[in-house]
Amino acid sequence: MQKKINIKTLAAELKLSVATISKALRDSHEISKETKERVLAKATLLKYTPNPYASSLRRKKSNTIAIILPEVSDHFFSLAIDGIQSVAEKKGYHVLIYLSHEKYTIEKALIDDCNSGRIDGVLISISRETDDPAHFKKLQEENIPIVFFDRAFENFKTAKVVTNDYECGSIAARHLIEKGCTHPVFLSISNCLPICIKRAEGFKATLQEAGLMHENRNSVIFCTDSNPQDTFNQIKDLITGSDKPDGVVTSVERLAMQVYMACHEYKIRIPEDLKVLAFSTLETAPILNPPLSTITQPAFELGKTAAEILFKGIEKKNYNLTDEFIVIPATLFERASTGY
Amino acid sequence: MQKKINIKTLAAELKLSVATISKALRDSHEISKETKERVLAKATLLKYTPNPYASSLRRKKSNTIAIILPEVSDHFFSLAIDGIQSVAEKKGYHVLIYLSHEKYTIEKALIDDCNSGRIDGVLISISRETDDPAHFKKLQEENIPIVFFDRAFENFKTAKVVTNDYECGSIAARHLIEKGCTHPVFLSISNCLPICIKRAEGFKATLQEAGLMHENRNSVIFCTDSNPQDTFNQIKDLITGSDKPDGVVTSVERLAMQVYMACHEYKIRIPEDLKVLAFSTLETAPILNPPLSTITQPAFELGKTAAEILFKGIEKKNYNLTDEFIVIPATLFERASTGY
DNA sequence: CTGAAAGCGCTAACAT
DNA sequence: ATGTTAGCGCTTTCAG
Repeated sequence: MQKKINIKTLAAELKLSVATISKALRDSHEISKETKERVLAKATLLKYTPNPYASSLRRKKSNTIAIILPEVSDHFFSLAIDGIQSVAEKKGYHVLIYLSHEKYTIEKALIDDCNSGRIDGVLISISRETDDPAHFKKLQEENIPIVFFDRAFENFKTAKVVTNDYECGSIAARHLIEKGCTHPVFLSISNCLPICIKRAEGFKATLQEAGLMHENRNSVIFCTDSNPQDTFNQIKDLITGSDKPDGVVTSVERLAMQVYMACHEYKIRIPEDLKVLAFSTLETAPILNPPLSTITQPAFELGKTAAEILFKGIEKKNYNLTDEFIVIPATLFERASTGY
Repeated sequence: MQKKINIKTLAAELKLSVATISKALRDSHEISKETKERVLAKATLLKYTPNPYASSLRRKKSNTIAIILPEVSDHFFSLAIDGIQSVAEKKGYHVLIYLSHEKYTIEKALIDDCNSGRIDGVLISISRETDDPAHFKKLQEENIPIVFFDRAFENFKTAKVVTNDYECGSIAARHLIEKGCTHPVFLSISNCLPICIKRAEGFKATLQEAGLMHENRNSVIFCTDSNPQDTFNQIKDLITGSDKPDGVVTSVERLAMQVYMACHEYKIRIPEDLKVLAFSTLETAPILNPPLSTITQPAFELGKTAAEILFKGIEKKNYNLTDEFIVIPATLFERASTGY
């Protein structure tokens, strides 16, 4: 390996001091135009690349942010990554990606690791198990800005970019009721995840108003198994059971696919026997059999906005992230699965 | 901000030298068991977190790898990320993610940036525009291991983890022919991307054998517009044109969706009027209207394997990545879109 | 406008 | 088994 060229080499070559080189490269006002040009020319000539870690060590700033996601295969999160990247890229920041796999313990370990100075800020959608903000607190105490997007932790003060979950739950219920459902249910993936709780609450409230809350029937079903097969069986039992619903709203994309699979397998007709509505950003929704009605979140936008706010928190010192609470509404797309 | 505690603080507290602390933390054999325990205890007590950049600077090793992807919204890439993460996580490595957006210039800039010492290795699926390996060469000259997965650059010597593309192209053609197609076409997204070229070649060769290559008809169509609407129009013109095919194979997921959309819009029946087969890892394939036949790549596996090889290259010095050329076969799933 | 020097936090020779 | 010391490459006072 040939010797890596660094500031010192540049200095020697140009007969200048390292300080001058450093300043010139950072375009400091205290360096003359000519020297700057000389330095830059030599730097490109020698293909000089600054060592980011030396710089980070000295400046206590890494130009790196972390994204922590429950998973990456839900299309929502892919789009969010895209949105985040689009702004990180513009700011010249690097993006580390971590997956919690919906596990609180993993999420906690990841967040704790963010305390090392490796990153300047964190964007996170919390796991469905997370019911304790202690790890977030620790981060904040180290002055590392943190922004929640979509899945925010309720009782923790920091910037949040979310959708109108309660309202969407209500919209979902109203839509199904309008389409003739008398016993719709909401399929939740967690009993502590705010997005699920709020959507479920909006859903229930609207059912209540419509007089469709029944004594001995649950209108919210928890699909919390981590094994997909178990969840599939649960869904199968639900839609073929004696007290089967005539409509379902799935809180996440994955559940919608499982409902479709189960319906196909057990010859349950959508929308005739069962109306299906999903919180989902699935691009294939319009070409499913039948086309799937969705409540679609602006995932890219959510990620982008969250990132923009995070950078405000990183760049302006003493900027108060607590003030930011952004709601970007989702949109209902009516398709055949709820009967047009 | 309270003073960040570091090795020096620990040393002072324990009345030991910084060297001893450092060695103890790295579990060196030259430190006694008791001191190690004392150090570890104090470290957890004071919530000491080592500064990764100081360590990286000194050791010239970042414990970080980069993934460079053309995009993140194709399900294939999400799954690949998942596979890569699963091994990075186990190895205690961090993963930086970058998107080339299918642009050669962006990819080049990203790769050049990897020369800074920020990362220990690169996993990449190349953009559809990439037809020059100069940037890869530069990386390799700096001794940064690079592993291609799925989309590899043909004439560049390094480890590659790919699928049996030529064969799959052939399988695709044979499948359509068996199902009665006499004029199937292959929809490519690039005229230089090896996966496209090989799949197209396998496709054409099999058509040739079957005597289905026609003089003045193209069996390979290039959909290289970056604007989705343009691509959509191109597809629409193709399948409604005078010389319309009776079967299509799409080289990527996105094109399959557009074909479906176009068919729905123009009342072209799948599979009666047009048989559709897609290279795709779409989870919704079985529930599309009609269920989509796919050639499905083991995306997670591909990512995982590529990462494992990369770590061999990173960990064992002088390990020759050139030797690794792994082919993981894809699988044909016959569904209704090609007529069962 | 330029330079000398200290030091970010950690590691690895090289002592002891 | 523990300690001393010299950097890794860069930035930032502070002096000139």
